[in-house]
Amino acid sequence: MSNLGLNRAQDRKQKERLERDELILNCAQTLLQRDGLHKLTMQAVAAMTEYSKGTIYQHYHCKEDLLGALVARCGDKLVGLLQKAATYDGSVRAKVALMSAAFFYNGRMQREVSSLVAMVKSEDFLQKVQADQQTRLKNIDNEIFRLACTTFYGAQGSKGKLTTQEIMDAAFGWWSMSWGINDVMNQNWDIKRLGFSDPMSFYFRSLTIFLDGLGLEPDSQLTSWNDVDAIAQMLFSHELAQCSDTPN
Amino acid sequence: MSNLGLNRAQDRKQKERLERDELILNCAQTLLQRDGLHKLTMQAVAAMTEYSKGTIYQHYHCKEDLLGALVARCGDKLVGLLQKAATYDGSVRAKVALMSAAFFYNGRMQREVSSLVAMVKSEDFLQKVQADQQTRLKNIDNEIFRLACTTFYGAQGSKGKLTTQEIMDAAFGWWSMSWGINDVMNQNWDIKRLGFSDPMSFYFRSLTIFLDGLGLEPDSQLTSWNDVDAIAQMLFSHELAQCSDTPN
DNA sequence: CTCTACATTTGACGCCGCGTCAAAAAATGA
DNA sequence: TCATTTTTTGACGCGGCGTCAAATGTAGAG
Repeated sequence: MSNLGLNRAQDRKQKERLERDELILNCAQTLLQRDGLHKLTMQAVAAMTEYSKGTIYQHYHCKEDLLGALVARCGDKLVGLLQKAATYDGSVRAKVALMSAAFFYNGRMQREVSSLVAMVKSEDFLQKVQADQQTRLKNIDNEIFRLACTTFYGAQGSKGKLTTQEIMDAAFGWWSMSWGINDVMNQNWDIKRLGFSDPMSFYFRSLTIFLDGLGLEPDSQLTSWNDVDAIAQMLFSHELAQCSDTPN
Repeated sequence: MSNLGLNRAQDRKQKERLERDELILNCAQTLLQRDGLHKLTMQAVAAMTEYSKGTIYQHYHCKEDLLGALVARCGDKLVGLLQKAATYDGSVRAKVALMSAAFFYNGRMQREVSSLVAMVKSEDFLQKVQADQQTRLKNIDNEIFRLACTTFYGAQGSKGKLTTQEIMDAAFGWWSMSWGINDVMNQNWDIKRLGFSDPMSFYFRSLTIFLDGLGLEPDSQLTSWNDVDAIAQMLFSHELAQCSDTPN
């Protein structure tokens, strides 16, 4: 009885702790996106959460740890979107296009966090974050690559089903391509001056070129980015709604 | 006469200033690569150059400015390699493969600097660097894209020469792909666990898939990464020699 | 060679942000 | 109600960034 009460109390504490983890991350992300990295101080996060600095440090051992958690959460969200896309009921081309859209939308919803990924993954930075965060970050890559392989598995190329080698090549190529496009699109690359009035279409067409190279059968339903975008906005409507960020 | 002497003195000063610009960047890069970003302090840079902090600040107005210059220089080096690759006397496939190799080698030679690119390009960061550095950084993107377009211009696709639209799509796709591969390969992505014992080959094959998609005629001389690598090491031997970094 | 005027370099200092920890406050339980 | 344990707090120490008055160096004129 008293034991049960103890457990219940501990459960509640546990839950409160997890909720506060989230609260801190939310505040940090808001500050990051609103004022930029250099204004993101532990003090500011503490003020916004209405806790004191000491309490923040009970959750994240240092600033790097906090940023690592932010990036990890962003990665988890990406994986969530990718999973939705990968299980979409349609052609391989459709799935892959939607997965690319997942990259794009995730990067767009969390521009500032995305731009920290490379920094967080540097060896120097990584050794300051908690060990469990490190494995979390690594699992994200694993999961993305696994999803890509799964998606290409069983796909019909020009000479029958893709071989294991081809599947991995395709997954690797798609992965790096999506990542790069993410950078090019969402970071401060000066793409507008380069004549990309409609960069998403470039996005779609380069992907098409790649999938053509694999010999994937065409999908007559999806002939432009608009087609993909329409589906993506339906599929990701829940996640997109959560983000009040105004696109420019 | 005295006017001439004055000019000569000023020229000398100018030259010394530029030399010191370089010295500072070299020291900063050495510290960055050896000890990581968090150990890269202005004081440490000053100590290494054997000047005082104040003098460093005469060259770079703040730490961001210094890092911006580092990234810009890294970008310039990349453009240099890309230009060499773009003027290589061979098929379009060969040129493109070598240009991709340029990305790869540049990233590899300057891993730590490369991992700062996204951060430096963030709006928040960018507004702290000198205006002329900003335009320098933007011109790098312009130049890379221009080189890519030039390389694809006149290439023979499956249905005759590539159209202007196809050229730009190809350039965009290649660009984002190379950038992404650069990230995937050179940053701390956990690729080794994913079964890429030989990641460069994946690199080459995904590029091949993309170029196949464009319908480019094959190059019988270049059938594996080894072929590309051999040429790249010749072509970039000068730049590669300058970098004493031991590959792992 | 000396003196003056101008240019350059220096490093002590102020400020701010990170991370700590002893003390205060709150929760628990008897 | 009070003792014990847990949690929160924010003042403080430290170190890095960037400044600026003073020191040092340089160049030309007399």
